[in-house]
Amino acid sequence: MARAGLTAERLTQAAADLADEVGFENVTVSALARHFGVKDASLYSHIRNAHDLRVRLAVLALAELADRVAAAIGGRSGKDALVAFAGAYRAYAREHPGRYTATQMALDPDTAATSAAGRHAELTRAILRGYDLWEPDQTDAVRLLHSTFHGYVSLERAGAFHSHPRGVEASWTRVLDALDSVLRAWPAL
Amino acid sequence: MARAGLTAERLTQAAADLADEVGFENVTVSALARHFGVKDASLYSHIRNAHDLRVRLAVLALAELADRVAAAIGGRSGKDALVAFAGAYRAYAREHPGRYTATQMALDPDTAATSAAGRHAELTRAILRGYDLWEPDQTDAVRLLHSTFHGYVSLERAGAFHSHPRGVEASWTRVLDALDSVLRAWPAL
DNA sequence: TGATTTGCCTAGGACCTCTAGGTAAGCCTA
DNA sequence: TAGGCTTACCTAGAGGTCCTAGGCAAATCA
Repeated sequence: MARAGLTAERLTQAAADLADEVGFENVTVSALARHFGVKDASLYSHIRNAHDLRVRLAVLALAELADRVAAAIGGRSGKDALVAFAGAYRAYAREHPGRYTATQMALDPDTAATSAAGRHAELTRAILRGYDLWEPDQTDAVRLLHSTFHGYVSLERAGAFHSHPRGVEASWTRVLDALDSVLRAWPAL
Repeated sequence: MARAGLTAERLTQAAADLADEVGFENVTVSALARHFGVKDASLYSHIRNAHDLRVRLAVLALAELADRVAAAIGGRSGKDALVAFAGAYRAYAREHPGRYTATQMALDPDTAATSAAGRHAELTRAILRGYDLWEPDQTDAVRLLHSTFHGYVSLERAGAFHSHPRGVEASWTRVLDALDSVLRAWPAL
């Protein structure tokens, strides 16, 4: 019998692809084992349990998302950076629905600290360099931006915007305009 | 043998309470059957399957949430209405974590249309009566508000704001100030 | 009171999770 | 290259969830 050459990394990668195909909630140890042509029990020497697998997937997705966003921001600042960030964030969610769902997993504080979850706040903060904001306003603004991006993408995916004919794309542009406006006006709030 | 007197409504109610106790993802047909002291097979004369149960739970939660929000808005308008809406929304999510998670379920368009999902957009629109907004700006603003509320609550629950000492409550107040400001400035955007 | 409906039952198959313990492939050293 | 070690994958099996088919008895109605 030839070995399949499994490692935790390969399993996590395959789990991520599987999540995008069949949905995050359908990422099971059995399905993953089938994909590699091995018995499900074989996976338990690489991952602790099903939850562990999903956490690894979440950490992978968070890192990928942070990379994409970082690349999109590049040297931009101000509204350019805002639009680039938001676009990259939303594009990732669209291209990788399963991975994006994974990023919403509640991670225990330890894992969250180690993972790229912290980089997101940092990257969001980078947007604000183009605006005249200082603590604690910066943190409040970061939370507003993060909330709005996540909320919009999340509701869009849930189909919450289908009830109205107004284009989702057009609203998105206007929402970014609004956010830019509020960031510029923030000092005077 | 005395009968348990099950109905789809009682099952849905109990499922909602169960969701708040043990988390939405742990609402299973078996657990619900155990709660009523019956066999799990007995539930299938009242609900079609596990997914159907969760959909009913989602519809229940959406209706409850809409009621709470509607009551909170009352006769208010403008920023008063905004703050009341947001407060009621967030309070519901805190008091009923399982139910709130259920509201995030992807419902098929048919169910969504029948359920209270549509009332939310309506209620959000009611906030805007105090601001000088007309279509299509109204729809864009509704989407911004809904996204931000949902995103904030969702990230707060996921612990995404724990990494920074700035109080979640203080940021929330500022975020509402920012939204009020952007709604007032919208016509000039 | 007998007939019908309906609520809950048993039985059982399919799938997923996870543990314990075994075998053999691949690597290291002598 | 033969021995031994590590480790990748195995079988077996227990326990849980989902769901269907078919049966019996309680409640309801004629």
